[in-house]
Formats: sequence, C-alpha cells, structure tokens
Amino acid sequence: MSNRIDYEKVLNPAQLDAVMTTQGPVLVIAGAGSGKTRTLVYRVARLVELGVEPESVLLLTFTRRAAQEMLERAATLSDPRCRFVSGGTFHGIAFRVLRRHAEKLGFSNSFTIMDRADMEEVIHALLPELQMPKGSARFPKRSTLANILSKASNLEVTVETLMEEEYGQFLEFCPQMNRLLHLYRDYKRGHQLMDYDDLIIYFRGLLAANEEVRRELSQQYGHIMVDEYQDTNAIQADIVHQLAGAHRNIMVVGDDSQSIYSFRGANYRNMFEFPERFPEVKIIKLEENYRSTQPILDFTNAIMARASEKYTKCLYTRKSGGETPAVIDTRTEPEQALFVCRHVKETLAQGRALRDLAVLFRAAYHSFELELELTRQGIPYVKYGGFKFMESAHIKDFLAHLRAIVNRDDAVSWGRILRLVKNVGHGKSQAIFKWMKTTGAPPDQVGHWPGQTQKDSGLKTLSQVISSLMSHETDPKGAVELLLEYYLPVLRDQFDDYPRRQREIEQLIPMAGRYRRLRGFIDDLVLEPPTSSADMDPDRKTDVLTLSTVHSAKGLEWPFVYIIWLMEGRFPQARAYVNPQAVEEERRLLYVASTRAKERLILCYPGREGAASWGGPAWNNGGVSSFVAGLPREVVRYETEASPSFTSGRERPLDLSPTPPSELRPGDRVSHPAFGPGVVSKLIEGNKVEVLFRNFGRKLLHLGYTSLEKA
DNA sequence: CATCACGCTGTTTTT
DNA sequence: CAGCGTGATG
Repeated sequence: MSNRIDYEKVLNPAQLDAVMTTQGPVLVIAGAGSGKTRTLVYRVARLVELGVEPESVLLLTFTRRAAQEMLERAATLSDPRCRFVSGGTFHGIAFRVLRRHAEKLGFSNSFTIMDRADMEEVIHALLPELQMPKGSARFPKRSTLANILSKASNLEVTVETLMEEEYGQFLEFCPQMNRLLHLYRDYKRGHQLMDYDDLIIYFRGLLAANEEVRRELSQQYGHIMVDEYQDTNAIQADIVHQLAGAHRNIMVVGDDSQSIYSFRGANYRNMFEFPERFPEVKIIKLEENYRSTQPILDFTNAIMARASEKYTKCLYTRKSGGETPAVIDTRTEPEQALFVCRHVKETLAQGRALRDLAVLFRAAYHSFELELELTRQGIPYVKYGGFKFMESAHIKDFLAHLRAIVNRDDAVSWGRILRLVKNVGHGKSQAIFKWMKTTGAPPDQVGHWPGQTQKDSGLKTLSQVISSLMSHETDPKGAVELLLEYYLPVLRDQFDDYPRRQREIEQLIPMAGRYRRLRGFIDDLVLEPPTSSADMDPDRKTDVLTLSTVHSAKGLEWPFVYIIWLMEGRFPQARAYVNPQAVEEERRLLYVASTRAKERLILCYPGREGAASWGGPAWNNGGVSSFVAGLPREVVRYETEASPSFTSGRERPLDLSPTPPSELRPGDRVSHPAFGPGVVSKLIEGNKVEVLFRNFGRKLLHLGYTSLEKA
C-alpha cells in the first residue's frame, strides 16, 4: 500500500522542479545542506508513483550505504517497491556488467577484483624486474607507485605527464615507471585480475565498443540519477553519457565546492561540462540551506569567498539565531583531546545525547590521541574511515583461500595462502604457483607438488582443505565454517592477539549465510565491504559519539560538530609539497566538514608548536589556522588557551614528559595514543620497549617520542 | 626461511 | 618517530 505524497507541501520550488522534471537531462547544483538527498529520494518516489518500473531506475551513488539509505527512505515515505530500484556505486554496476561480458574483453568471467592492498602487493612483486641501478636515488615506495599508476589511468594521461605535474621529485624515474605500468598491465591480464580503476575503464570501453550491450543497458535503465557528481571523473562522465545518450533521462546532482576526490581523478568541472554533452539540459540550483544556522553559513561562505576558484553559490537559511563558530588553538595535541572531551561532557550535561555529536578530522590517525582520552573518560564512540576491516591481514589471508578457488589464476591469493604453510616462503610459493600453472594441476593438487620436502607437509593439509572447499561452491556459509577450522590454528600461531581477529573472522559466517554462491559472497566483500568493523556492530543504534574522517562524513549531519587537527604542518621536508591546487582542495575539505554542523561548530587545532612534533619547517598546504586567519569577528570567535572556557575546566595537570624506561617493567599495563591498551613484554637497552597491544599485537616503541602512559 | 640491526625518509582521503 | 628496504646471521 503506497502513501500519497503532497510534493508541494514538502519541497521548495526548486526541489519541486527537480522532482517533477522526470524527462530529459537535469543538472542540479546543490549547496551543502540544501536538501539534495531529499530531492533524490522524492524523485525516486515520484518515478515509481508515475508507474516507472523500480528496476529500470538507476541510482548511482558514492557508497553503497548512501544508495541503500535513500531507497529505504523512499520506500518508507511512499511505495515499498522503491526498494527494488537499482542502486549502487559506479564500481558495483561496472562489475556486474563486466562479469557478464568478460569474454568480450578477453577476460574469463572468473576474474577477481584487486583492492588497493592487492595492487600494492603486485607492484611490489614486479619491482625486481625493473632492474634499478644499485645505489641510485630513492625510488618511490609502493603506495606512491600505486597512487601514480592509479591517478594516471583515472585522469587518462601518461605517466610522464602526471609526474611532471605532480611528482616532480620522481621525474628521473619516468622510464622505470613506464616499464612498471606495462608489467603491471600484463600481470593483471595474465592472472585474471582487475583493479578498481580497470572496472571503470573496461566498463566504458565495453559500452563504447559494443552497441548491443549499450542498447541493452540503456533500455534496462530508462531513468538514471547520479549523486555527488562533482566527485566523478571524466571516465565516469563518459559512462553516464553512454548509458543515457539514447533516452536522455538523466539527472546529475552535485556541489562544486564539495569536490574532495581529486586524488581519484575527480574534477568538479565535470559538472560544468555536463551541459555540453546534454545541451537541452535543465539547470536547477538549490541554494537554500535547511541544515545549519546562519552563523555557520556565514563562516563557510567567508572561507569559500577566499577560494582562488569561484564557486557557484552562496548559502543562506531562514533559521534565525545560533552561535558564531569558535576556533581554538589548544597549543598541543593532548590538550586538544582534553578540550574536546570536556566540551563533550558539558554538552551532555546540557541535555544533549552523544549521538548528536561528531568529531571530524582529515586523516584517521588524527583522532588517536582523542580516542585514548575518550576511553580514559569512559565516553563511548564509533569511528568511520581510516582502517579498513577488509584490509586487515587476517581477513585478507582468510578470504584468499576462497578467492584462490574461484580464480585459480589469482597469483596474489595463492601467494598469500601458500606462504601461510609452515616452511613455505616467498621463493617456494612462487615455484608452486608456477608449477600449477604450467602443469594445469587443479587447486586441490598442491599437495602433489614435486619439489616438496618433509618440512612442508602442511601442503598436504592445504590440499585437503581446498578440495573440500571446492565442493562448497553453493554453500558459502559451510565453506567459511570449514575453512575456519583450518585457519584458526594458523591464526593462533601467527598473531598474539588472535582472539580479536578470530572474532572478526567469525563475523563472516552470518554474512556468508546471505549468499547462495561462494563467488557472489567474495565479490561483494571486495567491492562493497562493510566500511569498518564499526559497521558490523549490530548495536549501531546505541547512543555513541561519532568520530569520522571528513571523506567518510560526506552527506551526513550532526547538531554539534567538532573539527580537529586539519592538516597543520607535521612533516619537516614538506616544503616540497606546497601546491596551490592541494591547498584549494584542503579548503573544500574544511568546507565539507564545517557544513556538517546544524547548530554549533567548534574548530580546534594544536597550534604550531603542537603540530610540528619534532621541529623543522611546517608543512604548508593549509590547515585550520591558515584558512581562518584574519576572518572577521562577526564570522568566527577566536579562543586561546587563555580563555576562561578552556583553562578553568582543565581536569588535571598535563604531564607531557615521556615515561622513562626505568619506570616500566615487564607486565606493566600501558596505554598508547595510537595502539590503545597493552602490556609491556620486554625492555630493550636505551629507550626502547616492546609492548604487546591488545588490538595490534607486538610493537617495538621508542620512548621519549611516544606518549606511552602507565595505565 | 626467519629474525635482527641498520639506514633512510617523509600526506592524506576511498571505490 | 615508524615503516620499509637491505644485508647479515641463525
């Protein structure tokens, strides 16, 4: 039973226009908090109400979660059939299509997807083939190499061009980079692997080269909507054009000042090129903000007014009142953590719930110190962004077994699982894989590798496990349970903190239970994984504080928002990185963060002395202090450590001096800002100490530089 | 193959 | 600092 919606009552004129225009191309330029999501939700509802088949509506979003939430909302407020609308990410759609048409691209339909960690691993394995001259200047590390290759393919420029523009320090390695690019391409083809970038590129290629596929998809998706269009790149724009070129029922929604994904080749100019591709486009601007108070908007407008590129709009609200955002120099990082904790507690005392508050930051590690203090003070939180559940070693190792069966050419996974066998390392694993490939031995015959000795009898066990797993293709849950029996002893051997890791792996059992085929299960996990272990917590609805990277906070809002430590200088050699474009992206990042706040916005930064933790010139690509410096008092309130609201409430005197090793003994309980609670296992001469952390295993720490504390 | 000492060097965000 | 590569040793 569907509900009637009175659109004119719930939407403003611009939103209404966007919702009611259901034919032809539409570009919606929507400022932060202007009801962009609301507009998309109602438009989905409207289309279904008009009798459009839900399955023929395609909603492309940035994360799978965003799509699901929108469809759920549409279903709740109108017709439950909205849940059948096709929603997902570009990568998700691309993968589904490519799977069906893999052979047209010269791939087998058993190809597997590599995540970033896999990509880096392959690059790493290829490096010896580059034959680098010994003792030459430093070659970029593998994560940088992956960044360069990925960005070059996303921008569709040659590696040289990209390096000239953004990696001047590595220009001398251009020949090697080119060689690496080719090796990497060949490797992927040879092993039936695609990385994230390939999904998008091959998808476009398939559409361009194959009229039949293009027509079929265009017919299947008669109405297309794209959210966060400013974060798409030129290739994705081509895909949109191919899909909608025939019927032209395409709506893209975006905000040029929220473009913060240039590292993926995204460019907000895509938005302005849209009218060139669809000249009959209707352009709708949403400028009224429904989220924040006017003082918050004045602040964000003032920040963007200084941008070197001019953006399309100025936000206003009809909400009156509200307080001016505050900027606080907390001098040091630990003081910043104390300040936020104290402020949070005060806010709770005023009757607010923890779920109304969020702390946002640039990089996942920026919250380490705060997390420590929150834990000390017993304030519960969930964190989004940064650490990826799927990328932790134990999860990857575990799933590699399943991947190796599904795609027996997947050398990355085979390497992983073979190296887990006792006395098989880098060399032997490669020899075994090569043998399997040349003899065509099926996966469960690894135990019969002729080179084996008595020492690697573990191969026999692996063989048996693989053999039973192969008979569980239609029973993912059974396969996971079976593999668990084999893998748990390995895990126990390998990690000191196996109970936590075991628990995490066990969470895969119910997830696998939702799939009919093993392959579907592992594909989904790689491509659209739970964003963090917090996501898997069934009690998400509990009243907790949110910590999040700005990137992960996109599209969300909270009454109170704290922003901490936004790119102050920390890296001594950073002068090389001063880059006007990067500064502009940092500015937009601050804009995105600030516009998440509905009522109150507080920005903290740990000043220069707190930021440059071991001296040297500060990195100068921007940061809270540089963006707010000189803003007028009407727009921002400046507070320092001298202001009463900060100093008076300090809960205990700060002692920032490091713990001397003589005070620590094996067995002492300690706490570290990054790694959390742990126990001292060993003292090492000088100022080093080995700690066994509850969540991160064994780490060797240099005291004097880390704030390791006795707990 | 596994472990350890030593030297070097510097961003980060995510599908 | 801490992660990573290198080269030497068990």
